[in-house]
Amino acid sequence: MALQQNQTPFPVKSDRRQDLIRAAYHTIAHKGFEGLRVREVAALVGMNGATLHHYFPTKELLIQAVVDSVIARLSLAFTNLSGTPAEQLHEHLTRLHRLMQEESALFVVLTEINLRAQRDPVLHFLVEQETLWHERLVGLLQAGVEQQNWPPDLDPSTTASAIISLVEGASLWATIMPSRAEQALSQLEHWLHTR
Amino acid sequence: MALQQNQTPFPVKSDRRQDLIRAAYHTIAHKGFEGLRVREVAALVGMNGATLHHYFPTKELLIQAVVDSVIARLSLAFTNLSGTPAEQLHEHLTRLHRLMQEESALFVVLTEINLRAQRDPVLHFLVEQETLWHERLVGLLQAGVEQQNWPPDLDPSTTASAIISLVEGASLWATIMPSRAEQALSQLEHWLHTR
Amino acid sequence: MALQQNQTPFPVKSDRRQDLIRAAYHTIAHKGFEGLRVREVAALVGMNGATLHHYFPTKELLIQAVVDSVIARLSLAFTNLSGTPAEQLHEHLTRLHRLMQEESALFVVLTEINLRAQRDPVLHFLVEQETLWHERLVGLLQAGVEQQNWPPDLDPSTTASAIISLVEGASLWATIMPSRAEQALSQLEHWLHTR
Amino acid sequence: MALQQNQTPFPVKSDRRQDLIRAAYHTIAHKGFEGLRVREVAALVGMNGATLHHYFPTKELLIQAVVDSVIARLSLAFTNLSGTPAEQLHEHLTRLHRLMQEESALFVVLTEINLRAQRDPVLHFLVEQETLWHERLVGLLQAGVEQQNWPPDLDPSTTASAIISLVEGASLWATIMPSRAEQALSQLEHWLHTR
DNA sequence: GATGAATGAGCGTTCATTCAT
DNA sequence: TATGAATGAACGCTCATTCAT
Repeated sequence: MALQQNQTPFPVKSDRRQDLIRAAYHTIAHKGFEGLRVREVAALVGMNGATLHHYFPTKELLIQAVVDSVIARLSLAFTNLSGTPAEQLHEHLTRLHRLMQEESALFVVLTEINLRAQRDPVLHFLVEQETLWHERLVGLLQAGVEQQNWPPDLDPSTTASAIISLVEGASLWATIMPSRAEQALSQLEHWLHTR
Repeated sequence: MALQQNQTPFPVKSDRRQDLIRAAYHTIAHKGFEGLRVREVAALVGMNGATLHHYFPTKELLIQAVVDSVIARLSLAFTNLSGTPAEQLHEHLTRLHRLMQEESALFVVLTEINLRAQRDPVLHFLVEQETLWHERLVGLLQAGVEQQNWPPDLDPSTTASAIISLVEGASLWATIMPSRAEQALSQLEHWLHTR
Repeated sequence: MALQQNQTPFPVKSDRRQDLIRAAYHTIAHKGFEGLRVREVAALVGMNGATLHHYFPTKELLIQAVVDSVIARLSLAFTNLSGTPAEQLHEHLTRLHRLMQEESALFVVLTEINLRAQRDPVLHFLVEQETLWHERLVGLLQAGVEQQNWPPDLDPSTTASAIISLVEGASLWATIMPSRAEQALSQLEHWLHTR
Repeated sequence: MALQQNQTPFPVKSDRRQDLIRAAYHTIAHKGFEGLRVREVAALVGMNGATLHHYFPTKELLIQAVVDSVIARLSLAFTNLSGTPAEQLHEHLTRLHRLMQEESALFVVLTEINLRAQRDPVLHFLVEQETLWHERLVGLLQAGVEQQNWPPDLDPSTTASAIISLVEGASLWATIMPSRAEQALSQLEHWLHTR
């Protein structure tokens, strides 16, 4: 299903804003925040540099919009999971896996954002976001242990941390060496299903 | 192996170069490549911005030096491992663990570098560096399987990819939420020692 | 005399033009020509920046209108003076005095305009306007000398110049230190009534 | 003796700073703060726009320097006055008169600064500066009354305000119509010497 | 080796103005 | 009339780099 935007039968009045966000997103993916130039983003959608400021008064606001959109895209990997805890976790990882294959840029940008979050107070909400992720995983693992999906000695918190770290680490390789990312995720699932 | 610099018994005439590398390294750790200014690096060691160019004609060269130094530091986690393959791997991870605690900045910079390596051809050697790491792990795991340190169904390549991803993913958290990084590494060891 | 606009008995269809002039006038008073932004002027009357251009195709035209309105307001200090020359001069100064108290902004803007007139050819008519003022004062003083309101050795031209300078100089202080302006005008009257 | 700068026998190491202040000063005189562009100021002394920031990190700092220099130049009209109070006042006005003839730009800039002082908190010290001027004049007039240079009914504060206003008002005309300024100052002296 | 001065290229942003609707 | 969108030109400022001293 993935994210569905503008599925309304009526055309959205010039999705210039979305165009800009998309262009900025790809630029960050390819050149990092370091290489992000508003003029270039504007040019990418055939727009004058000044006009961009009509939609995003400052560069920061544009970045914010990109961040929001990335977070929104990623949080879909969580939505509407069903089945036993183990099945839910599997589905969750599968979605991430698919996303990583289909749009590795998403994870590159995520890593850029994570790095930035360490110094930019505005991005500190990301840490909370990741804490939410951790809590969600812990919940899943705990329930799974209770339902004997996993052995009782599985430490939910520790395992959740490992999952997050491994997924984020694999992100780094999604673009440059996809097989490495794939392998890492496979092995993760293997570890998780081992009994 | 690792590269050994200045191991001569004679003191190097004012290690201004090293000072600069160190200052640049810390700046990158705190502000990313995005926030790296040669003038500021120079000021950090009480040097005029122009003088820095005597040591590093170009900003890129300074960055290169930082990268080299980071790689050198990290490769020490490999040097002189002894014992059974399992013991060697344990020792390797322990060293990484300690390094992550004692100098998390090293891993922050590593992630910055990894990200940059995706776009900067000059940094592509890093991919080879990581491939070396992977090969080394595969060798260790293979030998371990043969010596029955690990079960025969352990896939060395897949496991090596998972180890690398997890370690690099944990790097991201080393500064901002050290406990998360610790947990991830603990869980990794747990998985590896499982039989 | 003075220019009379909209003296028709019929209400002008939504005096948006006047609103804009007023808004621009106040903006100039508070921020100078330096700080005059058409968008802001438009916003002040709840109008879109582009719409302003329907009323004033160009910023210069808007400024012109403000200048005209200021001149018109000031020229009222001349209209319908009666009595002996001395009485007329007194009445003239009294009106200026009152105006300065009640609407010091008028004089701030006047000074801004005067300064601008030195470089903007379009505003050069202001010099003629001031020459008219000077002539008027000279006429009054001359008549007053003949009617022995003032001693025969009073030099009309020189005195007129002094009056103008003092009034304009006092303008500068009307807002920031009203007492100074008041004192200056009082002393001027004192000098003019001395025999 | 007017202001003596660099009267040392040794050449000052490239008076680029002074050059810039001078260029900015003249630009303000001719185009107002409104028309002040750092690039243009730099070009006026044959310098790259970026280099200007080597001397004045921000435009405001450059303006400050101009303001300081103007204040310094004007305060010379006060220095080392001698004789009776009346003679001192006469000397003071004479110096101003001469300055106005020889360098009317100084007064144009002064008026610009005065106007700006009303809104720019940084320039508020100017009001104090003018208060000092007022106090100085009051002191002179008071002493003069005591020494019977002037009649006992002369009000020092009121008269001082009138002097300041008239001088500043005349400033406005110094460039555009020098004769008007001259006449105003002459008449001022006439009023002050009347008994 | 060290520095102050200088520079070109570029950046994010502003703003009066235009134009289709 | 009114507006949102768009634009060109410019602005203050930054920064890696160069160079004479």
